Amino acid sequence: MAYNPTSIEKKWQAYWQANKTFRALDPAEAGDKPKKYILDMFPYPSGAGLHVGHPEGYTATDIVSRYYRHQGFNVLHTMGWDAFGLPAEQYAVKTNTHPRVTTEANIQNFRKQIQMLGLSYDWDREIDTTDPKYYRWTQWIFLQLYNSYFDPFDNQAKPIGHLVAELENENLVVAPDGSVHINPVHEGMEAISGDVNTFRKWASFDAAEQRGILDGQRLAYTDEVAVNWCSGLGTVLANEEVIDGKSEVGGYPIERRPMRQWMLRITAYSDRLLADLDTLDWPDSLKEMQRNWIGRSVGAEVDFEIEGSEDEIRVFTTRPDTLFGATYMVLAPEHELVTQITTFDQKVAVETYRAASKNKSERDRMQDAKDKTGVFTGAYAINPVNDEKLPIWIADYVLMGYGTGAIMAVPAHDERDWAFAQKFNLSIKQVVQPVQGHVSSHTAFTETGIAINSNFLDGMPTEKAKSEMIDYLEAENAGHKSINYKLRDWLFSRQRYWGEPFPIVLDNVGNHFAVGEDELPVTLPQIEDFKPTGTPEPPLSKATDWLKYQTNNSQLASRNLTRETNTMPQWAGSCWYYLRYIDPNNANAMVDQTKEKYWMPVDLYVGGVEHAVLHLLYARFWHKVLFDLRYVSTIEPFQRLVNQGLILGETEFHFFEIPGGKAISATEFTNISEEATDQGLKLAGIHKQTGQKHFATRVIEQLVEKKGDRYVLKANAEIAVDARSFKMSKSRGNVVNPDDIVKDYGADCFRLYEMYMGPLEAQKPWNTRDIVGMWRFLNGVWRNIVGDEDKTVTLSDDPIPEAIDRQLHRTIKKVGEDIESLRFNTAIAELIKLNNELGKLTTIPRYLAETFVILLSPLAPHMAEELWAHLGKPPSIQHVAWPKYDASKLVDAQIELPVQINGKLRDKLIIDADADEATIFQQVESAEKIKPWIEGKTIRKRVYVSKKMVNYVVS
RNA sequence: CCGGGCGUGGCGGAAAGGCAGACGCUACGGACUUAAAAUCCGUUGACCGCAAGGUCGUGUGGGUUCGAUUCCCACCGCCCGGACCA
Repeated sequence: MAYNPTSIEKKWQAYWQANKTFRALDPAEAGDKPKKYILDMFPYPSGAGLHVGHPEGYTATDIVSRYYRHQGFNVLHTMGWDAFGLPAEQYAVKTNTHPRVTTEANIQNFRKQIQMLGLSYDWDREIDTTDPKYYRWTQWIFLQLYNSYFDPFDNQAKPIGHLVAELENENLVVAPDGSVHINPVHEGMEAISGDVNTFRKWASFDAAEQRGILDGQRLAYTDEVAVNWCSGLGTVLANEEVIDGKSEVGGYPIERRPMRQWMLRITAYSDRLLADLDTLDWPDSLKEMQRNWIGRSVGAEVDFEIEGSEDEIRVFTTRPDTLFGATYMVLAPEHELVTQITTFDQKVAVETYRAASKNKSERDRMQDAKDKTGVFTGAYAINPVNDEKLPIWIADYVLMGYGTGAIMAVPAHDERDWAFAQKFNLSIKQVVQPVQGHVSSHTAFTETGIAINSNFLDGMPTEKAKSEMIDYLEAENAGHKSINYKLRDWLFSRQRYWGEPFPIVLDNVGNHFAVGEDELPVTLPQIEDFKPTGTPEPPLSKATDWLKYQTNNSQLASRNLTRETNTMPQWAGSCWYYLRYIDPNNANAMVDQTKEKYWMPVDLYVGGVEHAVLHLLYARFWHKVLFDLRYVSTIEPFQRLVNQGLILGETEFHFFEIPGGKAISATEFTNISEEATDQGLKLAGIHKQTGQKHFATRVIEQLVEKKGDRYVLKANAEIAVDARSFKMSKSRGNVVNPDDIVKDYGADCFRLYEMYMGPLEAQKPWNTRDIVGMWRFLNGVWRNIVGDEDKTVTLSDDPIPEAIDRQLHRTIKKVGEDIESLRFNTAIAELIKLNNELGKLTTIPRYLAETFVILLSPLAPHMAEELWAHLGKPPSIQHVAWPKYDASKLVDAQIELPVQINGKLRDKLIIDADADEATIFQQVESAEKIKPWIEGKTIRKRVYVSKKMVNYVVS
């Protein structure tokens, strides 16, 4: 009987489904079973269906999940659909189908494809972010954000009612701009700078003002902000969704414009998001990306008086120690003070420059980064440390969005300031000296060193000078220590149809109110015309009936209220889905607290690196808010995280003409000629080493010429070949469809191949040719345990022969360790080796076969089930205990010991594994092959590394 | 320009300071077959040699060590991310 994956896989997939083999037990049923929560990044179900990249991560977690089930763990392993968002809606617009319809169809298709792979999900826990039963709780979490503020005393979120209490108790006071501060006179609190007398007490505000102040403190708030408006998509986008001044989706241009938007106060969590990274078992590169994104920098804010004006310019600097070296000031063109301070003479120039930079796209600004532009305002600022007059310029190299939108320029110690000063002939004053050597006269010295020309700082190293300067500024009331972040608050509203509606209603003067939790979900209305309006007015404004808010809520009923028409961004649903898997059908809570405590945190989270700063930062933020509000029990959601590497398309051979061709590699091809193929005319080359023929997929036109109706390689054209792999893409035509592979070789073979390609984290090219290796392996396993027409296998109850028994135990150890550390390629290699040994036996001891099948089970589960049944075992193998290895059997009684002379291998001796050093040296020195190397020489040193090797140093 | 990672046969890759190239693919030789495909067995880093054996070899140059693909320094190349962030 030959191995037939198609029928086997169908049979066992049906069995698993019917018997709910992979059902995760709720804590009440689980008893004292330990848990593992193994999570995949759930897919966005696109119309294109699964590509080979999806199953890579899914297979990895599937193997781990199955392994832990064998180890006796209660495993939570689930799948769901992140189905709201821009691409679904764009596709719907393009095909003129309602997104509900296309999304349903895509989910069906994804589910079918994923189930075909036989992954061990608990399908009873499947979730869909567009299901009202799910997004009801997304809205509920939004309400928690809306009804909370960030308490500066405890550095955590609290219900907004607590804020009112703090204000009433005057622990907090309100600044003129409506911002809330710790009361400087509050006992035990450090005084903050600024004029204490400008702070006002809560009681001095009227009701409308109080409302405004509270709204300004919510974790979800509205603000008039300069947003990334994308007219191509008809929506605003988060900074994270804009790449090089274009939309990440679609690549449409972005324009900055002020709009009223919902924001989430993620910046309040900057420090905690940064600090808690240290507690996580994540790749360093990914942590670093998050650190860079949060972009914490420590420095000072300094206030500069403006000559002849009441106003001051506040700047942020990381180098307060260089304040004596400031020679001019720069404001961002959009800075609010520009109009007021510009002198009459400079007015035209300044306005012209402002208009020009406003029209410049972000992209243009970036491209002009090296070439500094700017205009003098005619005004002067006063350096607070030495009363020097500093000319105030405007320039677009200063960004309104970072720091205070204004800088003090220290050209001697900042490269941008240096370039600007050079161009506009501004003075340069050195105030830091390197500890050793001298400063170059044609570049800025940006390192730390020793302060000079800096009055009271002279002679101090940079770090000391910084803190001295901050002390001085604070004493003089001219500045203070300050920490700045690149991270901005999260722009949370979109002018789209296909997203979660906000559980918010508005009155006619723009006040917003939360709907009651009992009114959730606020369902998305079924409207025919869901297309973007092309204006900032969201499509939901066209749902006239839905728009009118009717309620029994007595507080809101009397007003004339309409629903918020913005929707939430794509990321909302994925911020908390890992919590819903724990308790997917709970109609009374987001998640039951007992279940949450049992399953959290996620033990292993696998997904693509593309979510390094978006999803993973947002989800951590929401989780921390939920933690502060006591809804979840862990400070972080994802304890261990692994990024699977991209699978690239098959290697392409590019042919180049040698003269002028840049991407030339050593020419390994001969007999290059032009040939007709099924796809058309192509260049073909014979590989010198392998003799294989390769076809070029890209050919420079100059290499071929037309002769009659044929193309021929030009006479004497010299050719070089560059072999490279590219990202799979439709346009390149190198996308591999998993369905075809599964149809030809089966799911087991497909998953083995993907896992065998190389390390999970590594980027690696697809190579269809290599699949046959795994096919041969699986057939070999089948032949060695079941047999086929050429080989009859007998099972016996004999003990396992010693040599193969030792190998079996080594394999048990290696496969287990490799799966735990996600090194599936070497785990498979180990099983291949053991199978190759099995092939030499015609009588297989039953225990050997059984153990082998269990080891194979996480990696090739369908075949393992079938073999398990063949061995006369009842189904299913999935929860059968993982074998234990016997440590005493890991090492052979006799081992082969390499012998080196001066670090070079000269012989290998068979020794007793437990022989002592002296015996071994004696053996070495009497070995025939070693004698010639040591005779007549002095042995300077003998090294024996236990059971590993011997090295003699002779001369 | 800054940050992170990587560099090993014809290819994918093994080797957590200790036998470089596990395992798989390819290629070559053989078996089976009328033949091909499939399958099975053997060989397969380069060079010298009939062989025994020897020499070289993990991007380049240096260092630490009895011993370096592995650790350190500099350089070259590739990949990923960020980038006028004061």
